[in-house]
Amino acid sequence: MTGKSSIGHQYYRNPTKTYFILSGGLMRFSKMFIPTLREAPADAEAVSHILMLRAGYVRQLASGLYIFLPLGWRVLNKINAVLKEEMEAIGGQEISMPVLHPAEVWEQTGRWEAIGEEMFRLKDRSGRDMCLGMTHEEIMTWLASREIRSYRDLPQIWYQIQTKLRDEARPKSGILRTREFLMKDSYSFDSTEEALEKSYQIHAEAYHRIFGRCGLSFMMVESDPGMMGGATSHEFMAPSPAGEDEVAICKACGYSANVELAASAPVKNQTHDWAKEEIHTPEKRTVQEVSNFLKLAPSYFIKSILVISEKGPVLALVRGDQELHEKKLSKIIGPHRPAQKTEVKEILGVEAGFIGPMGHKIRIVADECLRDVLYVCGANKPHYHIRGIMAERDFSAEWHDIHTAKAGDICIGCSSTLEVARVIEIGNIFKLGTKYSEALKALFLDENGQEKPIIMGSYGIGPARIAAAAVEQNHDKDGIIWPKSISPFDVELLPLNMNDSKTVEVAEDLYKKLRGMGLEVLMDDREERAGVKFKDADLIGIPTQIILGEKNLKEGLVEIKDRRTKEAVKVKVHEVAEKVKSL
RNA sequence: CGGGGCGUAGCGCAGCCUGGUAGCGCGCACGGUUCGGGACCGUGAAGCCGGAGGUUCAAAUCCUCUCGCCCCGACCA
Repeated sequence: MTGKSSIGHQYYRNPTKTYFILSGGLMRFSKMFIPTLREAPADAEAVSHILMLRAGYVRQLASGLYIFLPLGWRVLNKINAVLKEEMEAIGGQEISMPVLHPAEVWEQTGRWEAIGEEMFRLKDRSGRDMCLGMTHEEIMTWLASREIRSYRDLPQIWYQIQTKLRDEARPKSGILRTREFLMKDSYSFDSTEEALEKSYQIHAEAYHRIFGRCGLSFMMVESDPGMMGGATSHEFMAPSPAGEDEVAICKACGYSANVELAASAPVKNQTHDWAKEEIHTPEKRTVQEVSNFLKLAPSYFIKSILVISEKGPVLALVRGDQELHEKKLSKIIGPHRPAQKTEVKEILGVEAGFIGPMGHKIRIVADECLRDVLYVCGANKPHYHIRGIMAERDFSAEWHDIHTAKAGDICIGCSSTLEVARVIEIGNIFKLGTKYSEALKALFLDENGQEKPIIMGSYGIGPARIAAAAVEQNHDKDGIIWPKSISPFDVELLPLNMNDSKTVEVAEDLYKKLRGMGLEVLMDDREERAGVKFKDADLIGIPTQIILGEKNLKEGLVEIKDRRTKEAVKVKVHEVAEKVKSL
């Protein structure tokens, strides 16, 4: 902080050693900028958002843009320190890349075109197209293309902790989804598939250690590689109601996947020996309406949904109790949109609500589960449904998994019941393969003198999301309860009465002593009433509080209180250091 | 981008329907009394009522446009 101290010099010479700057600087509450709020700002909804605002960790500048105040920044630096340690442990080398990128590099991989409004674009003074980096595959690969020449140069793992910019369609939930955010992104460069597999594995293991050390409850799940390209990818998910994703989990066999691609089978229907017959169903259009009318569970119905793809109309069929999964369908028929009511009438000759799969000339894609037993579906004429429809006899289709996995479905691996949980995505790992290296000509010569594209992986972690997830998973009605590893301070000292000379004397003494032990101590030396100090301490959430009260001090005692359990033990003043060390 | 909601003092809100001197709680400043779970009394500072235009003798209030923020959805490399 003060440039003249040796700590300051260390910081400027070696920015990665954040530890030194963290342990220096101000630790007195009266001097620190910790603007706590008694009431939550009205536009905060997520628990982590409310608490981080109230406890003085962050402030919002504009939609999706946040300022990290001293406490918030300390937390991020704690998280970053863990990230760096674990990345270095697997051979990652930290570098720093520009946020401002020339368009050409992105044009070469096709993403300049492929990515839409989510990329911030601008021109420099000479009219050259530029963009703000939303990720760094292109630039990392560009670097590799110029510098890597031989298999002897591989493998490499390069990483950075850098600002990313994305013009999000909808920033939300405080620091969970922002337009500018810090990201640890690493990239592996290998000469063989086996080597990539190893890079991928050590990243997965490092990620487990990172999230574990940060005190999170989390899981690794299969994910959809999406437009990153490549075949394999996993996401690291922290369960929380504030999350935006859902994962399907099988507790029996361990299967877990984002619902975007999770496979599941519905609970089987009972067999009925229905004869095929038309049933009058006046004004009953939706599955729910017909189900109520016929007193038959929705799972015995076929839901027919007409969509318009680039190659014409497609009829998608799912079971009545299922939801069509747009992404799964997209993989089969490409981009598509729902048909309008008039289109349904034109193409199928019947109004929506009474559609059945029989007798149409258009492409039909059906969920696999519809192959069993008999079903009820629309009769292709107004106000009638048909009972006793059988797949392949009465209609044919392309069979695929196109439904959304839901809680209660059957695990296709082990037949147990699946659960679905809401989660925050805190990290992801992708096997990119050669998509970027081919596009940017990042080639190397192998042992045989053959020119080959470098095989890549990319791996991301959002430090702010770790912080938010930690708050979501660790709080109570009074405030945050930080995991020790990422708390802005190790201990908070609470000298309750700053007008009592004994209290101040002991507090100053303990403050020096604990700091001397290498602990980061926040001392609430404000001339505030005890109640205010207690409330703020609980809000801010430092895991250990040391309470110095006048009465206890007369007997030579102070209290050491656990923020999580609220349990306090009285300890002799001279035993405090020992006791705190053992926590 | 579609749907919904909200912009009034630093924060939380009332006032708007039915136009007529801008209010309450907390916070903040000063003085006093208090002092182990967000104290009490007194005094005080603080507002382009998001912005622009219009209607009117008169607009926080009515009308039009616009900007911003939040929530749901779509999107999410």
